[in-house]
Amino acid sequence: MSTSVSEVHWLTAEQQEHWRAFLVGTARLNEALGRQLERDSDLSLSEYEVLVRLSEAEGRTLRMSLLADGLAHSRSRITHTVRRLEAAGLVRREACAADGRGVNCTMTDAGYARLESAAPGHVTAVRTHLVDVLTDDQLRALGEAMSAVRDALTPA
Amino acid sequence: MSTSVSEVHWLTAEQQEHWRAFLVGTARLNEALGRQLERDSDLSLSEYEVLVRLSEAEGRTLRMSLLADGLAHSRSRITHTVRRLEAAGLVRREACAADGRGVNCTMTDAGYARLESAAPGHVTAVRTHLVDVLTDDQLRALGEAMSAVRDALTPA
DNA sequence: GGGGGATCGTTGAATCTGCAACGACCCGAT
DNA sequence: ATCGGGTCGTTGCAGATTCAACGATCCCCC
Repeated sequence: MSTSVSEVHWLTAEQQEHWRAFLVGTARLNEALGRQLERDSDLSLSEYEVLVRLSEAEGRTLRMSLLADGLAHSRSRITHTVRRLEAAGLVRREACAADGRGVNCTMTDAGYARLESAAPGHVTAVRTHLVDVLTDDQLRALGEAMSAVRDALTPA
Repeated sequence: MSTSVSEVHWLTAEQQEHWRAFLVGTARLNEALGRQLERDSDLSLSEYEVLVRLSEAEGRTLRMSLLADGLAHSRSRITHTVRRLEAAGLVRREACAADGRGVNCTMTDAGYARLESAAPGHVTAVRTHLVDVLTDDQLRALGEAMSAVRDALTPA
């Protein structure tokens, strides 16, 4: 693309190259990780992420809004994901005592067991396709760069 | 997660931190870019990406399979995306002369005009949320890391 | 104590994507 | 020639995500 209106700062060739590597790399990575989880554990990536967050929380319980914010997923997406997890018996929902609007999501024992059986394969895939492909410095640089991106996009 | 079966190489705390920054950062970034495109240009990110690749191709034409491979999208996803673009008059499909199985996808003038009007806003968003948030070194490191990930996941 | 704006989570419809199966076609081996 | 495996792109459907709207609740402020 060229421009006749010259106010726009186009990307340099290298910047564009990096940006496209990012797009294609993330697409392939998500595809590979999602496929592995689905195949070996019959879980989607979002379901897995929800289970992980719950497993680390006090009492294996988290408010819906905290799940949504922590994972950067929309509230309705969390509602749908949790509904599926609940239908599978991996999670339970109950009203929040402190806040009448709130809903607490608790991981069941079955949910914990399911996560335990899924985690090794998933972590191995993350290693194979990401961690082991990069040097320690590269992974740290990647993490720091994406932290900056994340923080710059923290909802007002 | 802890482990009783000790064969699994779990991630260190820092590795996990980097990995989660990556997950959340990409989620927020894709969400912000997609929302901007949808709002200002009524295009999805995939539609935009297809138009960009076509705009750079010889005769503004590309085989469906090249679009799919270049963007790391599934073939059926490309079929669906191109069908929508064609319905909007931004793209035209015709049989490939050299290969009876193939389909050539050509960007129309309307498609090029649409891309021209969408590109400034999109590039500005990429700058705002990614490029301007990072130092040149960070962006290069990000690009190189994701290139390695991409190459490691090149389909056999 | 009672608005009024904001937050929380859900819902149903619309949209997007993946999956499995398919027909058409290519090409090398026979 | 043709057979067979492989590639190409599409299709219908199921699954996942977004979107807009909603009721319920909270909390600040008058």
